[in-house]
Amino acid sequence: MARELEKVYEPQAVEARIYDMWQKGGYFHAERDESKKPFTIVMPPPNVTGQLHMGHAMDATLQDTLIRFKRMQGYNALWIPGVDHAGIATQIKVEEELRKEGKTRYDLGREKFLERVWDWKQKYGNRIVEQQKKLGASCDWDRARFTMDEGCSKAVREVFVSLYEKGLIYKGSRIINWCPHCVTALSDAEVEYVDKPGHLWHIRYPLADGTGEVVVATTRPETMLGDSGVCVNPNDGRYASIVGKKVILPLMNKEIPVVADDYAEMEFGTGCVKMTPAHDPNDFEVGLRHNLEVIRVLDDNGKVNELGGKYEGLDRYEARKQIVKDLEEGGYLLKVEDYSHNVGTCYRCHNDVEPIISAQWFVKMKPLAEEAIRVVKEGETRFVPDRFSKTYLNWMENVRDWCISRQLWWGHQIPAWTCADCGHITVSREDACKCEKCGSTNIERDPDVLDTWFSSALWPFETLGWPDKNADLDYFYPTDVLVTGYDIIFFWVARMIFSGCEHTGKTPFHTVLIHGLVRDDKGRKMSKSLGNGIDPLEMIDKYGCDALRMNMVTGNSPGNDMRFYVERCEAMRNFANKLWNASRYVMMNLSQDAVNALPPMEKLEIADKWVLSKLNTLIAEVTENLEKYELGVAVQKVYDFIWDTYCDWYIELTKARLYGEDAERKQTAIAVLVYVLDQTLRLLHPFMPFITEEIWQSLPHEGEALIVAKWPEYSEKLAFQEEESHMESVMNAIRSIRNRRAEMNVPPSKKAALYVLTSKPQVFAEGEGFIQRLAYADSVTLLDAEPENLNGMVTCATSDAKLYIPMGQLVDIAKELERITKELEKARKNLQGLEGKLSNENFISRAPEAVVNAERAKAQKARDLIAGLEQSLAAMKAL
RNA sequence: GGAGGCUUAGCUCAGCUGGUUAGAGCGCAUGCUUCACACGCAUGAGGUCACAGGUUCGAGUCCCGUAGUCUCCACCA
Repeated sequence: MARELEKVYEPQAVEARIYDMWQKGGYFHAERDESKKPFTIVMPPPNVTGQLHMGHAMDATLQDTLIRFKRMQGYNALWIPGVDHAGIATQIKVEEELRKEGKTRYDLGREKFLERVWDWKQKYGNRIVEQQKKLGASCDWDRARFTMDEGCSKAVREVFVSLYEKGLIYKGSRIINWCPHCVTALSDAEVEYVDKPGHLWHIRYPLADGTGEVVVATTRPETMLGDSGVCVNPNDGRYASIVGKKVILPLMNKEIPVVADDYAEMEFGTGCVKMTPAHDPNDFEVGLRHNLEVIRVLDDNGKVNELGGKYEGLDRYEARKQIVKDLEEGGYLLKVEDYSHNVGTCYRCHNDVEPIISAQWFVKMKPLAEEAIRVVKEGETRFVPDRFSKTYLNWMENVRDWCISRQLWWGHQIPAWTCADCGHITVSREDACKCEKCGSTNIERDPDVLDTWFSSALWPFETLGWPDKNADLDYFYPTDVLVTGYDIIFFWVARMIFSGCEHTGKTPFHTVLIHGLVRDDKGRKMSKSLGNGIDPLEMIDKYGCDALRMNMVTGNSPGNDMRFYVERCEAMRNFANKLWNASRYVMMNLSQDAVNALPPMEKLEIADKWVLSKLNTLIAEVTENLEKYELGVAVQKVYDFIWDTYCDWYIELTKARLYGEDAERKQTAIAVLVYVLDQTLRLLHPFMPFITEEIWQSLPHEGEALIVAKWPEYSEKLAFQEEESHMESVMNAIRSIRNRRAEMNVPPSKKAALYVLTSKPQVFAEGEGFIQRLAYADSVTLLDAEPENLNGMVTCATSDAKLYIPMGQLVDIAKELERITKELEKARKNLQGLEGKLSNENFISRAPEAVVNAERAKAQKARDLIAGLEQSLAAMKAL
């Protein structure tokens, strides 16, 4: 081989070139092909505003690993990428930019503002895509989509209208979660509850007839401005006499009724609750039952409105202060308690969310949930790990109507037009120009846009051309696996499932592979505010993409969080380097005309058969692990095979042949080295795509690229059980000798003779060269019997051999005796356990035969070992 | 209030359908200018698998309980 390879692998030099090669080769692109089975993944679209973080790196690594595996297996693998318009997040970014110019979105007006956002998207929308490429993502970029592109917009419109027509979308006034900072409604899923210390204010509400008072408690005193009643439990004797009477609302000086409703719990506080139907969901319900007035006292920005009397214009928190002060001065404040409670906050800006009555659009969830529950219950869609199906079902079974309208400008505008003349709402697939009821042209489009997740929910089928009937959709849909973090099961996965069921009649994927969060080294969430985030791109620069990817999958199991350790990137970089050098070694020994093919069976030697057999097992196991989404287990096995089996043993075992005289034996060894390396590169490729491709390209190979090379398959012909066990016998002897020498501090340069007494002389005869080379023996002699003189002799025993090394002065007989005695004890204890098991009738009769036989074999080995040790001990003692 | 996870070597974690001498990475100790690699090689120390029961011939693995810890959902004014 012509190429001189660097001693140290430099990923930076390789990755861009290889990625480019893949793209030029068109390997990421999938076209319909009825002769192949499709395997489809849709990528969770990152936000246009996004900057690649560890979560993306995790997500992308898992998906890319699966898609590469399937591609090599011969599937028509399609990974559809795309970007999400991310309503609130993007709008906020652009508004921030405007603020620097001293402007607000209102200064520009809707149209100009949207132009501005599109410009922004044009400018930054590609950044995250470029970053994903650095991760080695083998997505079909030709099919990249944007949630606001023409096709997606059409899909969204179709879904909205058809749900409306089915009566599954409606507009209504309800208590919704309102973010005064983002100035929009939010869905229940978008509210994060945080435990915050607060107070419980106890307030006196005097009876209007002057006969007394009731005391109510609240955590939000400012809402009292909108109180329209007081509620007590109908069974509460304390208050029976005042039900139906009126109380005077302090500060507002108005009379409000006392009503009886089960909602009030007798045991809590005074048993008396103030009712603010416009600002509390429970109060709203009670209000409906008792016909209480709904008085909304906060405006969209969280300020007290004109119904709040003298507090008008105050921000909700200033109003709270002022009201508490006034209550105190007026003698209405009975007491203040410290009280910790859960406060809803906006998942985008983290400001407190205000429950507010507001006219919004909703999706009626109950009918849609039914099928979404069925497909998971019946296993048509399976969560990995399974426990997340419980999370999902629990949510779906208790789901409430989904508030989908947002008071933003950036997003899919709701296709509904309200008639100014008759009030009718026209909902239409085409832009309406007149009222469908009265024909008036005096209609106005609803200014609101849809929740971003409304369009994400359609992702698996809108990206394949839905709602248009087309062959791609038929072929690639339903998709196969969805990979995402557990944090967006409700936001996204649940909604995709019911949307898929409803609009395509099929659940959108058969498997949902859930991963955890990437945390920092102390187990904290990575966040901007903590400043503890680690930039994946920085890791790639420093250690290479392959190392980062390995970090994401090794030692990690589905659904569990992981801590990110830079040290592990380093370890994986070292692994890449190890592989690099092993390959370099193989290539240095290649002749010009080398081909990648297994030599004829009869030329294979024991070490070759051993490694091929090990490889064979590896192939079977890794394939199975990957099929079962056990990526962490799979990669660990490949790692161990490469480092331990291939590098530490097989390469060493072949050195004698490579540096020896026999050209034919040398060629066989090289051929096997190349073959095994090639197969191993294939197994590793889904995890470490760059270095494997780079090496593979330098090896003799058939086909254009490793990325599209065939996935290895188990072969009965390459299962050499006997050779495997023979090789292990020799290896055990080598390990044992090394151990003894290390204990005695004998340097490798000091060679020694070796005498072997074994029940398998032919095995050790065959392994003589290995023992010489790897156990520092300058000669190996097979014995028929125990040596006569053990003076100056070190012994070690394995289950099928006793090894004697003359070490002369270095040997301390007393110490040797002690060591052998100890080993003997250990072996006897081991045997005792085994014999106990084997003498157990129940074990023999009930355990599977294979298990029993394995135990018998173990016991036999233990007996052999003990016999050997006993002999040695006796001989030593005789000295 | 409901649901779920985690508890395995000094640290961070694997361990699939019960049968291994319980593993890896990092760390630690000792030795090594061994002709691919010190981002390395060899050897080693270190674990009553949280605790207490049960099922089983056999439990780190399955079941019940306890403790600690984390998360999600719901929510009490």
